[in-house]
Amino acid sequence: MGKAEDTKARVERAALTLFVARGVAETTTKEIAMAASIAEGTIYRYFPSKEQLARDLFLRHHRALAEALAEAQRAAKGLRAKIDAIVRCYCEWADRDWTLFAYHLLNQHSFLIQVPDDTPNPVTVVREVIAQAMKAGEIPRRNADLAAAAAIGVVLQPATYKVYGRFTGLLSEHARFFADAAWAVLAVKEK
Amino acid sequence: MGKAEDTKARVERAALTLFVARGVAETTTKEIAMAASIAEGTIYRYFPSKEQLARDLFLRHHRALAEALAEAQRAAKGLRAKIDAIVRCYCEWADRDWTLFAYHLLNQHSFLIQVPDDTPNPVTVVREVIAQAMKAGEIPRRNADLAAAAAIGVVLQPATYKVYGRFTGLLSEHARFFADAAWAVLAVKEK
DNA sequence: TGTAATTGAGTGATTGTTCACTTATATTAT
DNA sequence: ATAATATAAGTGAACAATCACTCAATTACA
Repeated sequence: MGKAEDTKARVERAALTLFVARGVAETTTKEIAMAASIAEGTIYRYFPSKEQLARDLFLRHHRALAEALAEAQRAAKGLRAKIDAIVRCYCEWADRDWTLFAYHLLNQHSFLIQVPDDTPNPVTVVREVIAQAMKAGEIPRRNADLAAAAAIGVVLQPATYKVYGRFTGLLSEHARFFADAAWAVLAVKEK
Repeated sequence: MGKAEDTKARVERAALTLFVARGVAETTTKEIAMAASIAEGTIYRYFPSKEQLARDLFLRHHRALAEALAEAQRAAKGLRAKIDAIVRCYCEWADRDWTLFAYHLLNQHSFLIQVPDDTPNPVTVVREVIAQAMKAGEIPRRNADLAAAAAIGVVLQPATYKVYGRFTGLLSEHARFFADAAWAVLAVKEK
């Protein structure tokens, strides 16, 4: 890694850690600089603004996650296998870089509005898999957005509580349960 | 309602609406005052600071929701009935004052840390119900925090997506599905 | 020696909060 | 009833602190 690249990476990592710990608005550029062991002005060699830095961080992860999930899903055949693959991929992604993951999780509402419609989207990937399975008769037909949201919640809520410090250990350790539970949600029959 | 109480209520409602629309940090006291049709200084007759105003709003709702859920749960016998009661109570609570509900949902991470341990807590209510049911053999035994989180996610994630504008209509319309899905999650068998 | 990288004091705009003062409402005295 | 007085509510300009961002000067390095 070149020196410049190294500095840029240090800025990103410092910002990320502080953003998660104290929130984006509550983190100052001075703090970021201190945490990265550089001067405040150096941030602006690599990022045009604090906001853009925050957005870049979010969008890059958002896209990469969506693509990873799409790839994992594509390799599996049948809904049950696709759920397993998606859940496992998601958990591993979270465990690999927990700070980045937490940042993405806690700041969806700030950035999700600004995401261009054509960018890969983790939720859309899941929604499409579910809509397909409904069409194929693998699970009961119902509002696909609703079903996707409920199934996603089975994984996201435990992840959120882990961010809050309610859990310890890796998310992957529970991947089996998450997949079983998500499947159970989708298989719920209309009465 | 006295004049003072009316003014205080107007400040709270204005703040709430702006906090949800633009975020707490991004909302200025000037904007709150304008939206409430009062002078900026008047805010400080009723609240010591903007932060305290935000915290008050959150905590009051947090406690009230927890107590409502505890009460709803108490009246029902057996896990299945308790889930129905909790989910229904939660959905109605959300539909009754959606702005307040959205505020609570979107700002958990900011305030949950500052909540005193002895205050009624919506999550704890659910967790206790589930732990009891495990003890009684109504559902398989597993980590109660994990099971609670997953079950809660089934409702919270759709609610979150409704805040983002992905859904329209009342949350209560889906209460039946949420309850069925939460039950299905809790009933998942160890393999 | 010349280019790229870094520094950090300085800047201007923003924002939460204060406070001296005005206006409205309630209470008491005549 | 009416005036006099006291209290409560409301105002908005002014203040002090903060913060994102700039830039002239300095350092690293090839």
